Amino acid sequence: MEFNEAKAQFIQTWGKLGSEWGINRTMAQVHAILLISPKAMSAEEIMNELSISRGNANMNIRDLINWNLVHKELIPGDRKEYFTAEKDIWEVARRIIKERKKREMEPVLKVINQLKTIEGDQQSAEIKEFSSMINQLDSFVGKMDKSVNLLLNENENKLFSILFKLMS
Amino acid sequence: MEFNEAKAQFIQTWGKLGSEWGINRTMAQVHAILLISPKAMSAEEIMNELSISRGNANMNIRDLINWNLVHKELIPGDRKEYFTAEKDIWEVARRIIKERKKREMEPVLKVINQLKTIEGDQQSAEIKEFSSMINQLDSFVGKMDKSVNLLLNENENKLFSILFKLMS
DNA sequence: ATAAACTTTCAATAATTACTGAAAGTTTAA
DNA sequence: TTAAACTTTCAGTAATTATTGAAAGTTTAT
Repeated sequence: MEFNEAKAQFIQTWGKLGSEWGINRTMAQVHAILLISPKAMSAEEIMNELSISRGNANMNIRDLINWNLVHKELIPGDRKEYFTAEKDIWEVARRIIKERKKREMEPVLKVINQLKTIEGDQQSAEIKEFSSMINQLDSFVGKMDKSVNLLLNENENKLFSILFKLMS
Repeated sequence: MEFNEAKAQFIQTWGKLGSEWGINRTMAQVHAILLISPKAMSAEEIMNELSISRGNANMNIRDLINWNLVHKELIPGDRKEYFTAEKDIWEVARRIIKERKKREMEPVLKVINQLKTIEGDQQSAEIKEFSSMINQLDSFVGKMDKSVNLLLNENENKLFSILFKLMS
């Protein structure tokens, strides 16, 4: 396969994967081109590469920076801003997990905790079923939370080394 | 908190979480009410509970069945179809992971494999960077794939037991 | 100060995704 | 068979989400 075709397909695939996971397709595509770019890129270059507007490029780059996947790079003597992506794929995964945990898991944990005590006839089938599900979720999300903390903790690579041993 | 308020909040939260992960909000809400329902529910009951149309209820129930999270239950002497959700939350998680792996991970693996060999000057910075990223991804996705297989394999609960030991 | 070079914002618009409801399809009972 | 009871489909519409592009904002050099 030719390089340009491969590149287009990579950007396409990364964008599709992103959108399947609730991430703006264009943001994922911007991430893709930065992941494979050997040098920092300007907003201009990104716009041209993906045929998107300046505003769109700007917002998606900002989002990627907020996700801590991309950072600004200033080239001395140049007024433009350049951008580069974190290239270590395990680090990329770690940062995405960290961000999603913060944005999504923590709010859910809070709600589940609120829902653990409800008023009413504790013998009614509805309340029994509800409480049982909430308790299961509480335990499940709590365990997930601990696993993810382990995974995210820089000093703690026990989990990884154990996983790797498991994986032949 | 009163039961009805708690229930509404649970449905709301589950729906929001779903939509953040690229799953139709209504499908997640239908799932939520089935998760906490002590008895199988008809399409009629689901429509009323969520104030959605018959068509919408039907399609989202069908999707949940395709995800293997819900199944039909026939009550003898009744022509209506009733639906129940899998109630074991670890089993729910396992089925979601299995389905997403099949739908999303496998196609990505296929593309990555295609992109491993590209034509052109292998010394150019662009091609070197591209190949390096593809190789990283290949290794990463491969390991993920193995981990997920381990997790999904009914007979193989080694991973879980090890994780649990790690999680105090 | 001024203006050139650049970035950010956001109202208007486009594109995508989800929903409705009525018609068509199917199953069951008599 | 017929028709009642139910389920499915899908064209039209609504709601949501993403994008554009021009104006406003900012920074830097002189």
